[in-house]
Amino acid sequence: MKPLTKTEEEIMKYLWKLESCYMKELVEEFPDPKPAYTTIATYLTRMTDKGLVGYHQRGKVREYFPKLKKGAYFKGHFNAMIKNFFNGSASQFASFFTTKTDLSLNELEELKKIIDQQIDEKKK
Amino acid sequence: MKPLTKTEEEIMKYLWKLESCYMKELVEEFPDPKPAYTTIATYLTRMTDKGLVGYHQRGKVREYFPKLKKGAYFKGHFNAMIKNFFNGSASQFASFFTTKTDLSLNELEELKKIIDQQIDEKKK
DNA sequence: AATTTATTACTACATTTGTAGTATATAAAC
DNA sequence: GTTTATATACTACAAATGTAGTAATAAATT
Repeated sequence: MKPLTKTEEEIMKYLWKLESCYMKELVEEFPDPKPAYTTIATYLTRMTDKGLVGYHQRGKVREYFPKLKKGAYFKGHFNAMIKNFFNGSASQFASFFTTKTDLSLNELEELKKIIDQQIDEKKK
Repeated sequence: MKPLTKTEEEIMKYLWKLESCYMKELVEEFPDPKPAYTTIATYLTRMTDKGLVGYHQRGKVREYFPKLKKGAYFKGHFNAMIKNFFNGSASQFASFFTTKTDLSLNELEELKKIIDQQIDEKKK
């Protein structure tokens, strides 16, 4: 799965957030200076063609929704990065991540909890 | 910092690995079917212009090296993603990461170790 | 009914990316 | 000294991306 471009990613971000929306709501998500209405329209068409976005026809108008799932996108995205830059080792990535991103003590504790849960899951 | 394109990222990957190299070595890193020599040359020129790559002139020839540091790239990259998709919460990302990337039990244990170290670091 | 707002289709164009050929110049190897 | 391998500069061109205008239409508002 090809990585999304900057604007595609931004649109997906809003679609994931809104879950489903009309064009106007989508445009409104953009911070000022907002792109032209037709710019978004162009993207929606292109992204629909690419299968990233779907819509339900509501009379004459469409309600758009993300077809690409957030989870799937990140899974693919990260796996690719891990493969490319951390020799396919997720833990090597994780190590990098924890040392480079300045997690707070709280966040670290929280993360540890999550990992413990995961470990329990695996052991079951 | 703009995200790298696919090929740019691939070139950076090899430069990070080799640390510094002549064009030939770089081309050799590419898996078959390798791109044309001149394709790489074009990229190196463009990436030099963008400040991603530097070189030492060795007589008539150049020894290229990455100017963008791997750590800096990922830090920026992840922070942007975390900001965009996980409401700026690194731990929310981490949670997503651990649940979505199918870490093995060993990897989880390893990761836990890393986090414990990090926690110790912080507490000091 | 006339006007404004929201939507979509279609077209357009500059910039960037992906890919590589040609031409030229050395350095190395024969 | 001539061929060959390596490197660089310059040029080229298709595809993708970023951005938006125009036209047509329908729905909502005045």
